[in-house]
Parts: sequence; C-alpha cells; structure tokens
Amino acid sequence: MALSRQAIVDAGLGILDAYGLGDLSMRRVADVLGVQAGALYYHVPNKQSLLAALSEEVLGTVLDPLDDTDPSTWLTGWAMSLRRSLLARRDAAELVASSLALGLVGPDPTEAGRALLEREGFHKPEATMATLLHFVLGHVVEEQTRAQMHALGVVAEFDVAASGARFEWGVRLIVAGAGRLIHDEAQRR
Amino acid sequence: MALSRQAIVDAGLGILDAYGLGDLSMRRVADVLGVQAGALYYHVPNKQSLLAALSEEVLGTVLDPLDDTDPSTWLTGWAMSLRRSLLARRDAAELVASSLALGLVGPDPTEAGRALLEREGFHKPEATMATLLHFVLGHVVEEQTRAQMHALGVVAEFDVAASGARFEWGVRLIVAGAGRLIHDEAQRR
DNA sequence: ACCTGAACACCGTTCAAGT
DNA sequence: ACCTGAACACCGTTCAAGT
Repeated sequence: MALSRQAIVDAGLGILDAYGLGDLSMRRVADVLGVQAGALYYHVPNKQSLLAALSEEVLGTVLDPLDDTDPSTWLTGWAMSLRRSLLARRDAAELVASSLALGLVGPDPTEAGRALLEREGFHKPEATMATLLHFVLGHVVEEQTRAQMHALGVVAEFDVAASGARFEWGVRLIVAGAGRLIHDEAQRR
Repeated sequence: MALSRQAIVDAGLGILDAYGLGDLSMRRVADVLGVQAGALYYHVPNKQSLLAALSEEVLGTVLDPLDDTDPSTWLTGWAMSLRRSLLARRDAAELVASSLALGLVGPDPTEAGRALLEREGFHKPEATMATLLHFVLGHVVEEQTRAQMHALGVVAEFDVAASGARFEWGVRLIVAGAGRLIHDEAQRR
C-alpha cells in the first residue's frame, strides 16, 4: 500500500471525524499511515494544502438544486444543502471557512448560484452569493463549536432545533433581501 | 513593573499588530514582558481566555449608532462600525470570530441591536443580529486574509474598494430582508 | 503571592542518507 | 522515486522550587 495523495487525504478525513481539527496534525496523519511525517511532504506541499483538499472533499458533497426551480427556492435549497454537508463532518465549517478565506480551495462553491442569479437578472450575483456563503459558514461554525462544547460537558445549553430555526430565518432574510433589491431596482426604471 | 492581566493583554495587542495572530504565542508574550512563559498562567487561565480578552478589547471600540435613528440606518451604521473596528487591528476578524464561536467573550456585541429591533417590533431580533454579525465577521475575515496575502506578495489581486462595495451590498441585502420580512408579517394581519 | 527553571508532550518542515 | 532518521525551531501547559 504505497503512500499517495488520496491515501493522505483519506487518513486526514478519518482523523477529522474521530478526533477533530485540533488533533489533525501531519504527524498524526503519518502515524495512521504507518509512515514518517516527512514522507507526507513528497505527496503534499504543506499542511494548508492538505486542509484545502479536505475542504474540497466536504464541498464535493453539496448538492446544487435543480436549475429550473425559482431563484429563492434555489438559494434556500443550496444553503441548506451546504449546511448539511458541513454538519456531516466534525469541525467542517471551521475547516472550510479558513481554507476558503486563504483562497486555497480550487472550485468555487458559489459558482452555480452566481450563474443562476446572473441568468435571472439579479444584481451583484457575486456579492449576493458571498453574503449567503458567509452567513452559512459563520452560522455552522458556531453550531459546531457550541455542539462540541456541549458534548464535552462545558454545557453551553445547545438547542439543535432552535439553531436550525435561526438558520432558516437567516436564509429567508438574505433571500428576501436579494428579491427585494431586485424589485427596487426594477421599480426605479 | 509587576506583571498583571492588563499588561499581558497589552503585550498581546502589540504582538498582534506587529506580527499577527499566527505569531501570537504565550512564549512570545512572556518574552515581550521579560518573564518566563509559565508566569503568565498566574494571571490568565490559558491562551484562549487571553484571546477572548483581546477580542473584547477590539469589540470595545465599536460605536453603537444613536438610538433615535431608524432601524435600517442603525443596522447599517452598526455593521460599518464593527467592520471598521475589525479592520483597525491585524487579524482581528479571525480572532473575534473564533472567540465568539467559543462563547468566551463576555459582552454580547449584538445586544444593543437586538434591543432596538425588539422595541421597533421586528421579529426574531436575535436571529437577525446573528445573521448580520456572521456576515460582517465572514466578510472581514476574508478581507483581512486576502489583504495579507497580497501584502506578502502571494498577489491574490486584492481590490479594497470593490471589497468595500461588496460589503455594503451584503449589509443592504440583510437590512432589506429584515425590513421586508417585518412588512410581510404586518400584511398578514 | 508571584515568578523561575525545567520539564512534558507535542508541533510543521527540511534534508541528508538510504533503498 | 520514495521514504527514513534525525534534526531545527518552535508550541501550550504544569509544577516543584525559590523569593
């Protein structure tokens, strides 16, 4: 079982699920693979790029809604799908947020949404998608840290249902805003 | 010059400004104060709580708009003031975002806004403020990392003006959404 | 009460040397 | 080409011992 980039990524995902981002070190990944830490650097340039690869793995599970649904429904569905993908993996929101901020993630997760908003004549599709993306990431980062602190017994009283409701409210807010602004612009003409 | 919690916080802020969050270690703080690293733990329980104290220092510079301005203007002003405070200090957005997520920051920065929205009869003031807060933090985290990569010559082509415009668009979106939803609710009655 | 010195158990990354 | 062994320059945190 020769070492490979994919094997390293898989080992990383395993450690992420089992121990979390804080315990995801190059040395731990190497241990899992029964190899010296230095050997990883033959397949991966550095830790950041490994984390970016893990982020891409997470983002790869996001399902884009069907293209023929109306924009509001599309945006809402996308946001919920993104949240689901992030919640499916321990510390995934923090991982993805920092990888995206560093600009190391290849595919742009807002691509499809931007294209849709462009076709539908929305203004500033890029800024709209960025707003939605930032909200989802920020919200889920908080959800995951709070949930984990609760699990660790630091009992920060974490209510999953209430958190989900607040998420949906936030999405409605942004989607409504996007819809309202496009109407305002239309009225001005 | 006896060691004190405030001296430690000040040294931390100095390192943050000069070298960034990545280089802000307990050992470096101790060095600046001419003391052994272990000595810090007599005044501060751990690194996380020091970071939380630094976050509170940053959030303390946010100016709440006057209470008699209308809600939309208030929210917009608050978001811009928060952004200004975050941009004023190196890596402040990342610092504040993670401290807030961990729930270690004492004062709630969304407090005043929530109270205002409650008085004005808006629905879900807490969720609305959380949405705005997450957006601001996410946006500025990205701004600061991108700006720094640009400064470090990784030339990610960072346009400050365009970034500011996208920020204002996001705020407008959220504020418009909050306004629209309150009107929709009013119409239902 | 407050701080030192030294340790414990780690990090990411590099690189000569081996195969 | 691919990996080992070992090093370099760090971490956060603890704690006996000193003052």
